[in-house]
Amino acid sequence: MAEKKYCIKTETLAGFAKALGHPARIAIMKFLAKQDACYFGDIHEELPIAKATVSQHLSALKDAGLIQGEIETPKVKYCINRENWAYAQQLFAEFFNMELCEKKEDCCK
Amino acid sequence: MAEKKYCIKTETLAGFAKALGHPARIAIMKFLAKQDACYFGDIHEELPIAKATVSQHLSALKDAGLIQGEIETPKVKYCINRENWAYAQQLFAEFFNMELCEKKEDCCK
DNA sequence: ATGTTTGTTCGTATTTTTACGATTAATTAA
DNA sequence: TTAATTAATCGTAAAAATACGAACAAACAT
Repeated sequence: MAEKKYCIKTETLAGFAKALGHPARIAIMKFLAKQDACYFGDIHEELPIAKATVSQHLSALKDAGLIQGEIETPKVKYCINRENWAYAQQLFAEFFNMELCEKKEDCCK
Repeated sequence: MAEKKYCIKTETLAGFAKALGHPARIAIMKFLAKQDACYFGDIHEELPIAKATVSQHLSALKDAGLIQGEIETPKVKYCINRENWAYAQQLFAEFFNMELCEKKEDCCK
């Protein structure tokens, strides 16, 4: 399934954007960015949502490649996947730095 | 409704990310960025989806503040909302440029 | 063996998203 | 007035996202 109707870069960027398209997931990324140790419990404490829901959001971020987890019994440690983070950073930078059409004001109001 | 559980910047960034979280909407933004004239019909031609669906995606981008439309009878002209575009650009830049925890390698594998 | 801690998965409900064809509205052309 | 063009909206269906409590699994401690 998932016949690609759009170019791969577009699909990839949209995938990253989608993964970041929920405040809980943005909050998780911000939290992970500033932590050395980043256990599930700490993340859960930061967020106003149930454990199961935190787990789901972590899965979404993991599926998107933005984070990775490691079991450190009895805890689970999460952190940013720096390689994919850098790639996402680059895709967003390219996207937002593409030059807009010559006219320097909005072409419509 | 919509009691805010997260800080406003986080909510705003997530909102922009969500709006960009579909390949059709990324494609629309890319298309608008390089066009002077950007009519609904042209956008529709670019995309492999039905008119009604294009309209929905345009509404989503408009609701997020990323684009704006103007009627130019009998057509409708769309373009990027440069002010909000710049703001989104800034929020994403801040987000991706936040420094990660000291360790230069991933803290887990 | 039992219990404790930690976090995932299951089951489920609700809401939102995505998509389409058909209808409608607004304007211009004949 | 009627027809044509353009695009939004309506109605609907199917899929995905969001959220929660309960049950479960894995490892360690008692």
